[in-house]
Amino acid sequence: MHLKSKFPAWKKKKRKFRIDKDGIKNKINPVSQSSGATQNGQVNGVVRQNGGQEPKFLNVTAKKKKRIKRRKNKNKPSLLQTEKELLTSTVQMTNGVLKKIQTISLSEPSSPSTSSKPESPQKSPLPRPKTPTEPSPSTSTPVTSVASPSSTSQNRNILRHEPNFDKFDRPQLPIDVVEQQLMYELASHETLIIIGETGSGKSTQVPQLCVRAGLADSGSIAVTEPRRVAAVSLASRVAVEMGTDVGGIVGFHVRFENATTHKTKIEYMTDGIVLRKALISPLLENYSTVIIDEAHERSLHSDVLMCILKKCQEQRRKGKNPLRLIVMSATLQADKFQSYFDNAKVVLVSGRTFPIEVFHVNPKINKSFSSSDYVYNTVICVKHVHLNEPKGHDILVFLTGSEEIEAVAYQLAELNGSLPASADVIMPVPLYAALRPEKQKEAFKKTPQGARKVIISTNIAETSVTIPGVRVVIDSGKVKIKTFEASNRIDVLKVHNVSKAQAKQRAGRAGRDAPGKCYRLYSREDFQKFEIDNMPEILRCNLSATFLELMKLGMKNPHRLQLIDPPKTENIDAALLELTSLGAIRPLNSDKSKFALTDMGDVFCMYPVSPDHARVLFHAQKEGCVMEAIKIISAMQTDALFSGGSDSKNDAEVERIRRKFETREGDHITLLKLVLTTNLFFDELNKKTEADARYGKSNISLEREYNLAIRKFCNDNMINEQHLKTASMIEEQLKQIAIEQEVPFSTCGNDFTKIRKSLATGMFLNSCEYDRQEDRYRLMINPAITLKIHPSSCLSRSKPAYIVFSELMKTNDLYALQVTLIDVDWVRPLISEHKKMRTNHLAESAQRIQEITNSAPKRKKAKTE
DNA sequence: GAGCACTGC
Repeated sequence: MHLKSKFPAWKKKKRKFRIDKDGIKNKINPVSQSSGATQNGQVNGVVRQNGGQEPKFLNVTAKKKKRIKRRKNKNKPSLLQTEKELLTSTVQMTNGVLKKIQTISLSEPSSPSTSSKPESPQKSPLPRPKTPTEPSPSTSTPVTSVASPSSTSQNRNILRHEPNFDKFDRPQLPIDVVEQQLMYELASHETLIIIGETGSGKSTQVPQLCVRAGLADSGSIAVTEPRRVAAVSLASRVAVEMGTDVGGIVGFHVRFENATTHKTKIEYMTDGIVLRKALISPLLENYSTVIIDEAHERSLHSDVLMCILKKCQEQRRKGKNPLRLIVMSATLQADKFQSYFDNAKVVLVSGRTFPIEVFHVNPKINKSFSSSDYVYNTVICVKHVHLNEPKGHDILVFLTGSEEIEAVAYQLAELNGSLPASADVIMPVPLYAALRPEKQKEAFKKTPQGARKVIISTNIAETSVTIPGVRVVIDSGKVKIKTFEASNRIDVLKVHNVSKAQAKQRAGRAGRDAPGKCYRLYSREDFQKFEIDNMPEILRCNLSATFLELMKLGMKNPHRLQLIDPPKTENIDAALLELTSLGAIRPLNSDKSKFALTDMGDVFCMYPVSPDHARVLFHAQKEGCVMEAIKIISAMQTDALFSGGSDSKNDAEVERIRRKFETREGDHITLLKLVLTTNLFFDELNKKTEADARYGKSNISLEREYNLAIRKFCNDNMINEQHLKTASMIEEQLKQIAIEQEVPFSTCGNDFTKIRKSLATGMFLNSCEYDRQEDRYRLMINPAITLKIHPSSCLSRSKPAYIVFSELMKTNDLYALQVTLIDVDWVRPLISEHKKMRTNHLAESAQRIQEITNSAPKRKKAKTE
């Protein structure tokens, strides 16, 4: 079997959000549509009115135009009418309170590259690590040199993740103040909770303190991060501080990239990786200390990890190698963590951000603002800020989704026509995950002279990326959140109010470089009504995959799991029913409230996919279409492979390209066709590149041509390059696991029935029957639920009698995403079996709820399995 | 006729 990656390591692209200091272009962002306005606003110096102008729709597709127009009409009165009102009512608007964030008595916090501060006086009894005096080899030259395809990726990774500053000269950090106390506490407590705001230096310094406290002598220090970028960048930062290379004493391990060696003492990892490691070695004996960073984010993985580690600590206490646990969090909900970890010691570290002035907009007082339309309010507020704040202060706006963002971007670009001649040009820059990477990069480019950048973003800019130069934040107070309706197995995507912590986080984005301002498009009274913290992910997601992993770790009764926020009983039961129906677990005969993993469930655990997807892979083995199933399942793990390059194409073209891969059988087979076409393309390209290399073409031009060819292919076929790459790497990962599981690589050729049968068997809970009268589909396991095929599906028009889908999403309607045509006979027996199981299950859950209610006062005593 | 954000051996 040929298993070479379609994306060899030497062809890996640079990380998405690396800010390239040399890549400054003074060209105005084409998306902003403001180049015309620049001329009119600056060169002519004439203030244009909207009235006589035809609205400009550059780079906006016809559909978007319609939507934007609709939105525009809704947003009356017009901007021009309200402008004066807004300006005269500024005092009313700024009825917020100046919020002083503690400033540490330090010189201006500077980025390491510009810092000239001498090293802080040594207070620690232990020596500080040496300061490297040599600039790192990669700093002056970004990675442009090309290794041969056969060279290992390890070296390149190290180079790639070297930070771009000349030499290490760490500025003083707030955490230095409590260094001695921390050293003492580390030595005397098994579990430690460190509360520190952004900029305290805890993520980089605490692991080093652990090493200096001798904790690394009995095993490595694991640091878990919720995001891959964080793990990678923290590792390279700490490596520099310790005067070593990434992969030496300091390393990182994220999915697809492991930069650790036997020498590694500090390992930055994503929390998911640590969970996976725990599945293989439940006591995590390689680690003396586990540090959970960003615990306040309450990601599913970190919550589960805390639960596992607590158990692990108990077990290892008995042996000679106790496990030390450090939980690091930003919010002041310390007591919650403290009581969870049996009254663990809490150390507070002050943060270091610049002061941020917070203003609340009150539509009741200020009539310029709409009481409900936050999109309209955003435009009004940007205009106000633009006319009143000093030039050069960029604005970051938080909205909920791409449609709103594009609408505001359009309106802001149009606003340029009505600005006074003296004003700078507003340069709107949309930013959301579904945007193509090239477009995303616009947000990080330097703002041109005579313009003000307004980045209009989803919550991607809240934690995942940091944009330099932002001095003003405008917070709509809204966020789109996906919750899981366990009773019906539906994902619900809805706009919610942000939490107080989230509002604070958003405001903080204005104070990264200098003192900032935050305008909140909601009143103080509304703010007081917001939740304190974000809802933990574990309370709003499908628990089946998590439970399967925990069962692998030996958990038998999920109802007795000691999680920091236990999920609702019905959510737990729904996950147990799902796993039972999929054949992954079975109730124990001795005690029906306990479950055990089946052999099939044990296999499911090995694959990093959801249990139903794992079941598809499992059945593909019986059907003889393992290769195809792996390709489809891998493609299904990324969102929207078809999402690239649509901006420059018109609707007809988009439609034509989509049709090219469409099949009668549905979206999964469409995905397969796409992947197969891609494979062919890469085979050809690799052959050509190898041939070119033999004829002595330089590596640099080889790489350039290679990347150009990929880009063209993706653009021509409307494929998202990044997602394609991810899918390809997941494919390799799944193949590797299949090899380890000794699964024979069967293929079904053009017999797509086999693959459809596997999909139906794996995801039978998602099968539907068409109801001609209602013109909707009925979910076969629960016919009361009716739904539509999402318009993005190639079956949305043909409406076959029976289908199976990947995901059910409730937005404005209930939509089935990724749909395949099936034969009802494939799923009918499975469904009747499931119904029987559900009846029994319901009876049992009712009984269990009764038991819990009866024993409510004693419940605290209940121990974990 | 429509699209929050992350993430996993």
